[in-house]
Amino acid sequence: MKISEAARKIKIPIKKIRYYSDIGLIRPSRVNSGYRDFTENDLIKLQLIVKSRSFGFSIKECSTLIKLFENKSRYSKDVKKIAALKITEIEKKIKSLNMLKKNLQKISNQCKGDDNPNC
Amino acid sequence: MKISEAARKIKIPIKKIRYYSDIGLIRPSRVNSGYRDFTENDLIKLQLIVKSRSFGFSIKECSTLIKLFENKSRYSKDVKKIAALKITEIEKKIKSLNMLKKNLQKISNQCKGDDNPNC
DNA sequence: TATAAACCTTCTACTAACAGGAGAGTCAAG
DNA sequence: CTTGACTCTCCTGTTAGTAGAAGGTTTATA
Repeated sequence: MKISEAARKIKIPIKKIRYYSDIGLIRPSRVNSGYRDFTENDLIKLQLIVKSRSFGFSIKECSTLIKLFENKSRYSKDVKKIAALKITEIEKKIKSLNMLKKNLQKISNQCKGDDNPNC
Repeated sequence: MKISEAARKIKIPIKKIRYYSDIGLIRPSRVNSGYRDFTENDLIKLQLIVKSRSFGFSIKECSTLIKLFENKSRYSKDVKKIAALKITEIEKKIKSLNMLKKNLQKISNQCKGDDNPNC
């Protein structure tokens, strides 16, 4: 399929796909005209990249993950280790966000919400 | 205090502090020599920036948050409005982070954590 | 079959949020 | 007064893209 169909299916901008293609993260084949030709496998890889990026993995880490995916030599314990690390990171973020929220609510409650400047 | 002390206290690189200073997010005063001179209040602001950034807020959003914490907004109702907006934003972030966490845990649970490649 | 719309290509240039290093000025100790 | 650590600004580099231009390709339709 062409790039626009791939983009529509994965729900990311075409430019992003071209970028991933440019840096060699994915390597879709080309038809005679030079147009990229995406297979289902390419879509799976794209999906993997998009998800990994949303988890906070860098492009480099995505590249590793893809290689693991391709090589089939991905070891269960490696994946688990990386996931565990990311989970603690996320937990920290959630905690801090909750604190910030509390602080904001405190400030907001101190505001009367009127036209006075003493807030 | 000088920049290196500030950096040590907040635990961020000096370069990052200079950058925030360059773009006017913080405005430490200067001594005669041109060296930046950080007050405790500057440190508090820095801390706020660092935390907000780690939550995924952009520099622009950090700027808004700082203004909020500085109570520089004129009217009580404006502050309340901005605070409410930020709170919903934060809630969204917490939600999506919780989802990420769940996904990661699901992936992790599917992994046996051994030397097998079927993860 | 012509042609226009819609699609695709590469290329350059721009962005955010920094990091690294050069070259020069400043401060504190010996 | 010199040495070394610290600071300054300025400039380039990086990451992960986004935007737009100039031009080639495909497809729908008149």
